[in-house]
Amino acid sequence: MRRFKRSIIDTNEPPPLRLSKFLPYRISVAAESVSRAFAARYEAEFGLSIPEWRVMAVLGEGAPLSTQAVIAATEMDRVKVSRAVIRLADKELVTRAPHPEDQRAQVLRLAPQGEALYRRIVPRAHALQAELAEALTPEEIVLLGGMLERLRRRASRLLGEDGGAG
Amino acid sequence: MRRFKRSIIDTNEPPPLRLSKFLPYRISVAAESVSRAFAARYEAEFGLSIPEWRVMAVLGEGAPLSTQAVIAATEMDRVKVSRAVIRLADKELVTRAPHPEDQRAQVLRLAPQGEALYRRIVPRAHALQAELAEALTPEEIVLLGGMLERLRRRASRLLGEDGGAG
DNA sequence: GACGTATCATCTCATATGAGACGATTCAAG
DNA sequence: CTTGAATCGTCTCATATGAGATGATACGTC
Repeated sequence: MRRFKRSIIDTNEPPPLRLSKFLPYRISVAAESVSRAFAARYEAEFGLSIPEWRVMAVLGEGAPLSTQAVIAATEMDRVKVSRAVIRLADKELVTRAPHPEDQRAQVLRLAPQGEALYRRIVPRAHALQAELAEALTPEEIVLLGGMLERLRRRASRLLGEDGGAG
Repeated sequence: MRRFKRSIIDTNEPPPLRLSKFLPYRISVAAESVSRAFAARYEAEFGLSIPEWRVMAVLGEGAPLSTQAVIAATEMDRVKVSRAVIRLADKELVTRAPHPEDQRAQVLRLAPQGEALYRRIVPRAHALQAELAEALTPEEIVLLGGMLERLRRRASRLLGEDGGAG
């Protein structure tokens, strides 16, 4: 039997894995807590789900957007966006118009009521974010933003590498 | 009319809100990307969902645990844990025994097949985490862990403050 | 001991999610 | 123009989720 350099690797025991220290777990738990808190506020104060709020947010930035642009800007899939837009249209917060250059597509924009609600939400959203951000220093916030973006890209690459083409 | 230092605040327009810069949004998007990537791997390579993997992970740390201990250790709700345990028991990866001091409760531990699978998963999980962590420096990883924990606590407080008692 | 309340894991049910199907429309190639 | 593949937003359907109900058990008070 060949002899290798003695090391912990030689034993049958795997190196320990503490779930509580595991990065994907920690990100998921933190994100879920934050989403829960914000979802509860948006629902209680404005009657909006998070997907609905995201659509409002990107349309509130000013320019009318195609559904595809909203999908890209909110990082949500087309079904989620479709359903959020349907609900927002039912509430008369968003209008859907035919796209002038493509009859399959739509142009979305905030309806007057939507603009009014948007103006009410924005300061509240800023305040809530500020409350959350009290957990961090301003430098940490900047650093966190960069890290999250890098993690997102790396994770997308990881996903794409294996069974990507289902 | 009193005159304030001229600033954008004086106008009727709310301060702009860019969704893409919004902290809760960025955390959510990053976490979703990471979860998706890891869920795909666990499913493809081991046939486990993330809730199932989490239960395996905490039981694999060694000691048998009550269901309540698993709920606490995995930060999942009791329904999610219950279902994950049922599936793991069906696959004969986990055993359920009556709790010696409380007939309502159970003691969970890895079955022999579960231990074998656990030993296969651990190095893979470490490798996947390492691949993800390549997006960050070692110092950033430590800092990120602390920030996520502080955000989680702050978010829990935010949630508890309003409609907490539903 | 008997009773009422609390907690255990599970079940029920209403909602959320997303992969794939779908009809409508666009575009590329002849 | 005609044809066929691609893309639009929505619908369908199977699965995931979690609040509340449920039956079993435990505990505190009498």
